[in-house]
Amino acid sequence: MDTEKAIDKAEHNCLEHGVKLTPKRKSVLEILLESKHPQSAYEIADLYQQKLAEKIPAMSVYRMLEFLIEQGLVHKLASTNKFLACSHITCTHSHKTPQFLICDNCQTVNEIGIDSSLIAALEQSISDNHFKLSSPQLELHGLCEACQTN
Amino acid sequence: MDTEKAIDKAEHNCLEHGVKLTPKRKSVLEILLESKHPQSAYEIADLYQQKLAEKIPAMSVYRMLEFLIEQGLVHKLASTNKFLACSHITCTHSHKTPQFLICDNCQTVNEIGIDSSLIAALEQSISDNHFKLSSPQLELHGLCEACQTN
DNA sequence: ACATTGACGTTATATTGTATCAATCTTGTT
DNA sequence: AACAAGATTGATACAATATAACGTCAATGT
Ligand SMILES: [Zn+2]
Ligand SMILES: [Zn+2]
Ligand SMILES: [Zn+2]
Ligand SMILES: [Zn+2]
Repeated sequence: MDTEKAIDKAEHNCLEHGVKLTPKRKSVLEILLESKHPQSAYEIADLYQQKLAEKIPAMSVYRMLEFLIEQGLVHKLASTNKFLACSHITCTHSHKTPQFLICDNCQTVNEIGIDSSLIAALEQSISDNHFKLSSPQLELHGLCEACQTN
Repeated sequence: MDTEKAIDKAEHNCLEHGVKLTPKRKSVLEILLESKHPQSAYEIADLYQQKLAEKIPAMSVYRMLEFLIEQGLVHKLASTNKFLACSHITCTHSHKTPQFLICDNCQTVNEIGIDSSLIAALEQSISDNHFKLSSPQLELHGLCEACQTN
């Protein structure tokens, strides 16, 4: 993933939506874009301090994450309480409901687009239960290709 | 759900597996069986104290929950950090991978069995990504039937 | 009887997240 | 420039969730 390109896209996106990608927000996004794995809010605060030689309160990190999540630039993994940059920032296609394959061995996450017909079937099955889905973010745990062979 | 029946089944199940459903573990399970909503570990500790007029350390609650989860009697909702009794303790059929419909308004949870062909398709789509699923517990958030009408 | 194991208590600590109020920076308007 | 209004961030405190480390006791099997 090209960090610079993603940042450009993010800035453009924020401009369109009339919100501001401040320097600190941008730094937090950069940190996540450059991270191989999802990071906790406090880990992000540490990385921020390492990268910018400037302390940042955890509270602020949470607020910036909240902003980035609202803009669809970052996702939160509820099952691990960690955050990661959206893999599709630079894509042109509209962002579907995200599905994550989380490797429990090496922590890498693959944000995939599950077949939309499959999601539709899933939603159908759910509406058969008279339930109204808000946003079906799926977090699936297992082993990635590399970790299966070991 | 018939609590007594579920407890009987749980005891039988533990006997079969050569593990012990101690009185405290049983009480924790009872508390969850009688709860309308998922409960956090600390909430369970409070309920335990109310019900049995005896304090119990949160640490112990976590250990008992761990045991009950291992035995498939209790599930943990990763997205809310709460615990609930399995809805299928009294069922004879084998327990499939659990899928939860979580109402974000009233907190009730419906543990459904999603169509197995759908799960198979999901697993296929995932293995196409060279990923090996461990246990695809799905937690889906939205509104239950009652809360949709309000 | 003895060693081993499991269950539970106790205490401390780590991790994750929120509430509140103050300070500062932008922005638009006068 | 001066000001008001709002957004952003800092600072502090605290709540909620979870784990680590170590001790006690009872059950179990030899
Ligand atoms: Zn995404
Ligand atoms: Zn892996
Ligand atoms: Zn279940
Ligand atoms: Zn509801």
